[in-house]
Order: sequence, then C-alpha cells, then structure tokens
Amino acid sequence: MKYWLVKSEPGAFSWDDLENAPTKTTHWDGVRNYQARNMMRDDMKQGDRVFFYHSNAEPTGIVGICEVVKDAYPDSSAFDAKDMHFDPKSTKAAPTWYMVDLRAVRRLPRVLTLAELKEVKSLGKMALLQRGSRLSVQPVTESEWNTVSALAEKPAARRAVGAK
DNA sequence: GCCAACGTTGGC
DNA sequence: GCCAACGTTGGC
Repeated sequence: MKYWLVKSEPGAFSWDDLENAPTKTTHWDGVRNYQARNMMRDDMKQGDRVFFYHSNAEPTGIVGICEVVKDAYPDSSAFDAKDMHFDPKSTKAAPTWYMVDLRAVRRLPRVLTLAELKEVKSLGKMALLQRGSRLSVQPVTESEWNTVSALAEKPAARRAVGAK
C-alpha cells in the first residue's frame, strides 16, 4: 500500500463536500498536470491512503484521510466541451487525462496546518513542504504518513509567546 | 491583491 | 531546441 496527498481548494471541492457526497466518494477529475497524471495513472492503486489537503484556505492544511477505491481511468471531464477542464486534444480513443475515485475514510482529529508541518524537522523532505511545490497529487513516504498521523492525535503545540 | 515559482506555448 | 511570454498555483 502506498501513500499520497491531494490538494483541493475548499471553495471548489472541500473535505465536507467529499463527506457529503454519495458513499463519500468522488471522481478526482480535472488534474491537468502530467506529473500528477502519471502518478495517478501508473502508481495510485485501490487501497492506497491519501491525505486530503486544503489549499488557498483558512487555514491551509491537511484535514482528512481518504482511500483510493478505483484505479485510474479516463477523465470524462476532458471530453465535455462545457466542462471547465475540457481538453479537445484528449479523445476517448487516446485519453490524455485520468482520474481515480477517492472515498473519505475519516476526518483528522484536528487540522494539521501548513505552518505546523513546516516546523516538524522529520518532515523536511516532504513534497508538500518543498519550495515552489505545486503538484496537486504528491507521494508521501510511509514515515511521513506515520509522523503526520501521530501528530494529528496530539494537541497542537503551543505557539510562541504572543500567538493566540 | 501581490507575487514567486513553475508549466506550457509558440516564434524563431 | 532555445527561450520569452504567458497562464496558473497557492502562500501570504
């Protein structure tokens, strides 16, 4: 089993949206980056675990855990001329873009904010925390997964004097 | 709203 | 194949 992280802007699709979806499952469509596509198409498999991250949010951070319930298959939003993610170059005979199905497993006991994750030394190499990292689908190592999961069970560390 | 970082496009 | 211009991402 492998581990991943996906980003979503809660204004577009939030963790709550996922929990409220039928069977708490959604098609992870609209990915239009080749690196992210390759990971979804080639390496993401049913049963893999996925952190759900809110970007462009208040706060930004990891909010929940979901599970891959269906391996990659062609992204139908690329075929729909009315869809925001329509791509005329992607055809049903030779699809350019792929999606997986994700199901919400559980909300984390608390949000792990980007600011907090940045302060954890052992997460220094985590893809999410790399300078300029913009990939919307990222690999997470097993040790990173375990570190983040354990952190979510503890109360937030006290911030510097003056912080709220 | 600003802007740095990055990916893609297209002229040459 | 280079690289400038442009569009997007996403933190702040």
